[in-house]
Amino acid sequence: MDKIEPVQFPQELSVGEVARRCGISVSAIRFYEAKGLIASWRSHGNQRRYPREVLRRVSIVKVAQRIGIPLASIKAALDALPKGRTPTAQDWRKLSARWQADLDGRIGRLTRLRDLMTGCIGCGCLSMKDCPLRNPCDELSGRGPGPQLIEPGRA
Amino acid sequence: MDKIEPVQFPQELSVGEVARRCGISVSAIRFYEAKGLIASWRSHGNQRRYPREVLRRVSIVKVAQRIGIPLASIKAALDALPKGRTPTAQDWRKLSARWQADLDGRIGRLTRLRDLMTGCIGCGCLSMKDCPLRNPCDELSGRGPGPQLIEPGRA
DNA sequence: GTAGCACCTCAACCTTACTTGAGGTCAAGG
DNA sequence: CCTTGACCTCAAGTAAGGTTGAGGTGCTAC
Repeated sequence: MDKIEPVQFPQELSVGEVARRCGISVSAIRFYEAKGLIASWRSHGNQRRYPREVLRRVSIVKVAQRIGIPLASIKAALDALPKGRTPTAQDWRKLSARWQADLDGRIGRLTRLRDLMTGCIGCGCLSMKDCPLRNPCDELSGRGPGPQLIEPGRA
Repeated sequence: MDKIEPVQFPQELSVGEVARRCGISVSAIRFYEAKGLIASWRSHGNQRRYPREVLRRVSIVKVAQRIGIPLASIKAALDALPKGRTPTAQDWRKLSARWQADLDGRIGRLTRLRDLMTGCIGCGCLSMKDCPLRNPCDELSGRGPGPQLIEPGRA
């Protein structure tokens, strides 16, 4: 088991390898594990060992995050899979369909907002009673306290 | 509760009035003031008094927030106005045009993501080397411990 | 003259998604 | 033997955008 240690496809990965191959930090990996998004067993020396499937799992997490799904919801979705298994291509189709609806919602809300703004550039009003921009009844307004999802947006 | 307001248009507003009329909490108003987004003077009894223009200003803040602009950037944009004045309709046109670009960018990113997902539902892959979803290079995420080149095999 | 309300300050707390640091273990290499 | 590097744990810190609470003031009303 020493000489034949497969360079290309090790069966189990250390936390550092997962981090490098997923492009995220070691602390983030440990954080995900603490949150129950991924799981590992331990090596003889008490080090984390991950199955190769963790790479797919982390990928799914990252994609969902880009969509704007909070980690807790991602965990819930993953947990809802049969036997808590690592998603197969099939599962991924279901998950992605579900999250795509979320994404569509977000895009829709932002698009409506853009349209409102386009209409409002002409009027420049923000008038109390006239301006639809002012009236957040359009929905969207925050879900409770705490930070809203902030994308890499700067100005 | 139905205290008879001094005529229709009080020239100055208390913090509670601003909160009620903007549909946000008193603590949020104070928070915005602490952050320098709005300003007030004090009444004889040390209570905050706001000019009527604060309503427009808060509206602008809320719209910008819906777009996804962080408060610090909103403050910067407002501060950049001549004399730090409360935005006129003219100013608002400029601000909104600027923020609309942000909004467009955000919508564009999400839309690209959606398209990628649509393509990926068919493939169900998330495959290491094939899947564009996995490679966040699409996004301008060069920040932090960003994504690194993923190579199958030894890196 | 005291209740009640709106207001005041300041500090601490909340959530999300992590990062950072202190202090310790383990295996390999010179 | 000693260092180096990767790993470990647990606590605390960070950022944004506020909220909550304690303790106190001021005005109006009954």
